[in-house]
Order: sequence, then C-alpha cells, then structure tokens
Amino acid sequence: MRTSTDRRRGYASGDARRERILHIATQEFAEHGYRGTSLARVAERAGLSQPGLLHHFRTKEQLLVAVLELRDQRDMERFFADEAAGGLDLLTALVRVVEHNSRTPELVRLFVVLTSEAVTADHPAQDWARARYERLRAWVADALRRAAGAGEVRPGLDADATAARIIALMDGLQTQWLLDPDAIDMPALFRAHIDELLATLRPRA
Amino acid sequence: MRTSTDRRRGYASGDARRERILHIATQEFAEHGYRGTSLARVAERAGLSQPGLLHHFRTKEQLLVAVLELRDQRDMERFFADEAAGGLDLLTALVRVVEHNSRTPELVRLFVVLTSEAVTADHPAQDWARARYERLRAWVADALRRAAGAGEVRPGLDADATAARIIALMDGLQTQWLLDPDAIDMPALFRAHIDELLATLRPRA
DNA sequence: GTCTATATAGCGATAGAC
DNA sequence: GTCTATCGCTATATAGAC
Repeated sequence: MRTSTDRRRGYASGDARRERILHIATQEFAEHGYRGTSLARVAERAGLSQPGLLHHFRTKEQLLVAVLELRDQRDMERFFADEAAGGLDLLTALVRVVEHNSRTPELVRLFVVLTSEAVTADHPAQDWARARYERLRAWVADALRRAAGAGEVRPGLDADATAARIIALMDGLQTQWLLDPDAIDMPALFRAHIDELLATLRPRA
Repeated sequence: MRTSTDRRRGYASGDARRERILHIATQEFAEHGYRGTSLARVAERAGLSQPGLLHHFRTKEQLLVAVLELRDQRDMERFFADEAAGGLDLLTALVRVVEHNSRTPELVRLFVVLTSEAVTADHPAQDWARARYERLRAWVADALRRAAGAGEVRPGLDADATAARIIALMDGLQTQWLLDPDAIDMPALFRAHIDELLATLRPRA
C-alpha cells in the first residue's frame, strides 16, 4: 500500500521493497508451499521485521494473492511478447513454453505446489487454481477451434477434450520432472506428444 | 506398536484402534495435506487423546508413513486381484483404474496432495513419491515391452517415454478433475487417450 | 494403553512508540 | 514505514500417574 507521501517522494524505495518481498515470497511459497511458509522467514530474508512485512501485505493470504497475480501477469507478458500464436502454431509455442519451464524449476515448483495444495479444504488459492485451468483450457481449445475453422485440422476434433489433455500432460510431466529431473526429459516428452498430436490432427495425415 | 500383553490377549482391540486411526488419518491427510493435518484432530475423531494417538504412532511422520504403506498395499491387492494384465491389456486395465478412481475422489486427493507436497523441501513423503513414480513407470514400460516382444505393437516404440506420458496424463487429469469435477470427465478423457494410443501402437493400424 | 498436565516452539496478527 | 513487545493460539512431543 503506497501512501500519498510515498507518491510525492517518488515512492522508489517503497516499491523496490515491495518487489523484493514478492520475489522472496515467491521462492518461499515454491519451496515450502503456502502452509509451510513463514512470514517471519520471508521478512528476515527481505531485511525487515515480520510486522514490517505485514505493513506491505496485511495478511499472509494477501501476500499469496499478490505473488500469484504477479506471476500470472509476468507469464502473460512473456507469452504474448513471444508471439500471438493462433491456430496450430499455439501447440509449437507451448513446446517452447515447456522448454523455458525446464530452465526455471523454481517457478514450475511454485505452480505445482500451490495448484495441488489448492485442492485441500479451504485453501486460499482454490479460486485462483480453478480459474487458471479454465483460462488455460479455453485458450488452447479456442486455438484448436480456430485451426479447425481455417481447415488446418481434420473435422471431428473435440477441441475441449484435446485442450484438457494437453494441459494435463504438461502438469503431470512437471511433477515427475521435479521429483526426478534426471529420469524425466520433460521437454522431449512433451514435444513427442505434440508431434504425434499434430500428425493425427492434420487433414489426410 | 503391539506389546506382548496385547498379543497374548489376541490384540483385537489394539489392532482395530490402529486401523481406525489410519482410516481417519487417511481422510485428514487427503483433506488438509501433511502440513495442514493436526494430530489432535485425528485423535479426537478416532476417540482418544492426542498423546494416546502418539502411543500407536510415535511421530506424525510415522503416521504418514503408515498411511502411505497401507494405501500402496491396498492398491496392489486391488489391482492384482482384478487381473494380471500383461502386454497391451494393461492399458485397458488402467482405464478401469481411472474409472474406479473417479468413484473415490478422497483417495485421489490423498495422492495428488501428498505427491505434490512432496516436491517441497525436506518433505517426509519425498522418497515415497519418487519411488512410487519409478515403480509405476517401470510397470507400464515393462508391459509395453512385453507387448512389443509378442508382436502386439509396431516396432520403434519408446516404452519408457510412453509410460511416463501415460502416467503424467493420469496425474494431470486428476488435478483438473478434483478442482472442477463437472467440467472434467476424467475417465472419458483418459479412455480417449488410450484409444488413440492403441490405434497408433498396433502394427499396420 | 490411555490419560492429564506440561514443555517447548512456532505461528499470524495487533498495539503503540518513534 | 518500521520497529519492539506481545497477544492468543496451535502445534508436536514428553513426563508421569493410573
């Protein structure tokens, strides 16, 4: 929460501190989950006291929400800066996303941990997780439908089902990969799936 | 921990109580994860005090281990009683597993929650989760290799990669399904994947 | 085998001074 | 905006009586 005094002064230090807190909180939530993360530890690593931290984020839950919002925003920027992939190009763009993910395990861990923690009772990230999946599925399904409309795809494809399965595969591979990175070549496995999918999707393939 | 006194008396009540504790602990771990579960609540629901609970399981971690061991054992019994599926029959058997899972959401939740919680730092279920995936992958991959040896499958199949992808899909669908059961028809989506896989696998398909 | 009582520690959040 | 001090609560685990 910025005050008008901050704003008059340019609020540089306030925003920098806020950013730093969010950065560290992201790491801690990824490492220990929401329940396993302690505000005192986040505060200590950010170089302020625990009540000092709660001056910027009134509750632990608000800190989590801020972390999730920042991540969603950054991911969107990253993807749409890459390209506005319509139709089947989206699938090869997703392969690049997975390749990028394999270089940032801590962010992958954040999503895996929080998404699954969210299926427990009364978890503050529940609505976020549900909405995120809905958005992802709709996004992939729409691209498939556009591809079908453009004749890139043989008719009879169930776009929603295919979208759900692509996302499920991405997620499932992430968990196996985080637990045993040497045994699981996540990008190769995902690429193989997309390649096979494209082979069956294309008309007269 | 049974004592010799229990054993002489037939230890009926002791074992029954132990079973009851494990049953309730399974539900609690599924609902709240390991970190979110309180021994006091498990004890209360089991009808004894919290130190009374710790008489049967010396630590919270040992209670978790006992729950996981019991689940693994029950699942094995269930599957191998169903049939000893070798070769490609295993894949249709997996479809039946997913159908069964869709009728026991709480057990699915247990695995989803604990497996993902296990990717956090210093989690007591980490070794269990890693070993379980290794076992599952080897099991599916071996069946695929047997199918290839019997000529059921066209040559050139990467059994390990295919196994990892099948399991990843099962897992990813579970998460989406738990968050939004009405939007995700988990068994149908998994069956569709297996059907397509079988179509590409069979020689001259 | 189970209890009460308690040790010990950590948690999130608030009050109020500066 | 940040601090110290503290409240109120919950947690796991132990001691010792019965």
